[in-house]
Amino acid sequence: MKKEKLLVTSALTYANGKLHIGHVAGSYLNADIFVRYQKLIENDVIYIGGTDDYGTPISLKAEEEGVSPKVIAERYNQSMKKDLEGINIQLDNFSGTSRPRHIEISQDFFTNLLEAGYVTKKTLKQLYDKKYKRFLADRYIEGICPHCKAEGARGDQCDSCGKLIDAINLIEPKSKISGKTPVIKETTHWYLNLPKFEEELRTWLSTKTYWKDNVRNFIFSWLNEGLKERAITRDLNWGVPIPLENTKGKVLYVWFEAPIGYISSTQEWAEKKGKPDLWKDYWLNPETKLIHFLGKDNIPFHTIIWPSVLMKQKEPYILPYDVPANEFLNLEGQKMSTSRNWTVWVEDFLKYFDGEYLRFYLAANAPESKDSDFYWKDFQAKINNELNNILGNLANRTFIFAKKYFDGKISKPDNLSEYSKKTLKEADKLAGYIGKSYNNYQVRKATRLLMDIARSGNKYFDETQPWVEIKNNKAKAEETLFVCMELLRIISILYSPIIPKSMKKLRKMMNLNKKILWKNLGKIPGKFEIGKVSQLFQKIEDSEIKKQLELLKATQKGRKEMIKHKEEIEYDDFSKLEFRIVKILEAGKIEKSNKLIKLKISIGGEERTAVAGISQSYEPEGLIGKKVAMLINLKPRKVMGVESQAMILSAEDDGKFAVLVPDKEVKSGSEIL
RNA sequence: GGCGGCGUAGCUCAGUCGGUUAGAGCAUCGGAAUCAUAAUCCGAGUGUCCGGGGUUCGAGUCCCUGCGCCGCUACCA
Repeated sequence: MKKEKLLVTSALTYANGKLHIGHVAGSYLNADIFVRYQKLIENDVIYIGGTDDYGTPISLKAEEEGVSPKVIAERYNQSMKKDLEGINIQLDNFSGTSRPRHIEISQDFFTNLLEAGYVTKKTLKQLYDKKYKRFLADRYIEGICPHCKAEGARGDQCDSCGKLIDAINLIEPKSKISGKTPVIKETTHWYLNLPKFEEELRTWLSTKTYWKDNVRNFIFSWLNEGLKERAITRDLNWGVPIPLENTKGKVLYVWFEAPIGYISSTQEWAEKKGKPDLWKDYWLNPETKLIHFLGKDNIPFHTIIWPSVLMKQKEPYILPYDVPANEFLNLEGQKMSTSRNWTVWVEDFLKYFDGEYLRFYLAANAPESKDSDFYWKDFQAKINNELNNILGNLANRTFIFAKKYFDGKISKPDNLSEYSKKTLKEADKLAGYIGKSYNNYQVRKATRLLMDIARSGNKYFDETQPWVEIKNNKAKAEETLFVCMELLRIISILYSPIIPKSMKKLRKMMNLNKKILWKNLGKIPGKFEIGKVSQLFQKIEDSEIKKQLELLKATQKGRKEMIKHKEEIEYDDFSKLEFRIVKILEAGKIEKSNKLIKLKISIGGEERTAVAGISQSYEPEGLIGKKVAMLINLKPRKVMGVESQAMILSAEDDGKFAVLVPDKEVKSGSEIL
């Protein structure tokens, strides 16, 4: 069979934190398993990754710590590299986008697109915050709508009349960061002309019928909404500077430049190997299959924008062959969140458990076609019931028996019984399915099928009863052991992409020293000789799981939230606000809205209508009759067609609302001072 | 509300092109066995395949519709 050439990548990870199980489940483990399988079948494959060093969160963190962003990026780059090694994810190269090589090639990419006429320069007027010395993104600006004169219009759109606004046309604009009036400054940005790519993209994408459904759905909904020009530069200090004269402070936008990191990381790899041009053998070779592993949030960038960028380079870069995207991994039934510390850091996991266990569990439970969950109890069950009881015990009972009665030496019998033949044949059939599963990114399935082989071994052992045969027909007992060892030998090959370290250990016990290759599956040895044996896996105690759950809860309670305070105000500012206790007379959902409730309230004798965005925490009926706190002299505003003449006061906690009610009975209309 | 996804056993899920009596693991109950990490093996199941309608000789699967849940998005004055 002809060797294939493959270039596999895992999505670049933001270098603003440590590696967690979401990264592993999303794009590292599945890529690593795929790559290891490709190596088993002797394809030429390299596996490339790295960190995305330019995210805004990184500059913010650097500011907080008073260091340069480069320090942060390099710190987490190293930390991730170490954690990946800790769970045996074997990348051929792990680079970072703030390294010089990457900067250079990103600039080339930009220049090529510009010269080919796919990048448009536009000068526009933007609002600039003098205090913070930066241009303001639309959502950081507020002002009066030039169309309907409503206050509180955002920089991009007026919520009152729904019209789109250019931020510089706002009347009396205010910066939301400093509260000051920004100045108008001219700035220049470069836009990628995506509409110009649309036809070419459609033609190319229409050949990708073999892509996963979730990926195709995503792309076509994007295409059908219509592609728009997108700015590929920003006014920032931390990023890849654009390679033009007099453009200080302009950098490439991360989504443009980050995927180029795959190329710069490959170059870095080639250089380390001492063959600086070797990268071209992959990136510029039409025979190479380029496969990007990533999470679903990254689909549009890798299937629309990135191919567009690649198409118009001077060198004939290959385009992605496949983009197997995973869905998300949740933790204990809740969405993971690094800011809430609701995740499991790989570094912490490795303090308590073997990395192989994480690989096994995440493989068995991978979010391939829909979101899946990491449950600690389920983790324990899978490790104990499957890895230990089924597989570990099969190896252990076979080895101990062989040691005890045969001094560890088991020869192949001259004739195998029908049952033995059938058992081996079944395993061989499963091996074929497993190979296919690996090749189709179906890690869950591969894991399940593998367990089936181990199960069949236990069944075979039980039914052939070697502990009985050893007394009256020693050869029969030896046959059983031979077949079980052969199953273990096959398993040691088949399982090596998922739990490589354990399978290596297994092979060592069996004195199997040949290189692990798929083609050796069918080569049944004439005899087995067991070396020193020990248990393959250890069980996880209830107490260990309890501890993990407690740790998880503790990080929730112990977490200190940094509250960012607003600007100090004068008493006069406060005294302008009129808060009163009002009684809710009627409440009902607003049609077509998800969060809004329409309220009829009485302030003393006066009745008004108000809109409140709290329907995720309150049923309208439950509000009727309540006396609540409201701000009543805010300028009325139409929301979803209803005029709101007061604003309810409520405390927000993680998306849930609690309305404020007085501690004692007071009459409606009472002023709050 | 718009777009997308999901709904199958107590739990986690598989179910190919529409094809017999809807499957696996875990958990539960009963049994066998004693080589083994009390591990293993056999057996027993339980199902309104979310509801309703349609297409079809035949629907978990395709179409329409209703409900529920999740993600993105708009609406939190």
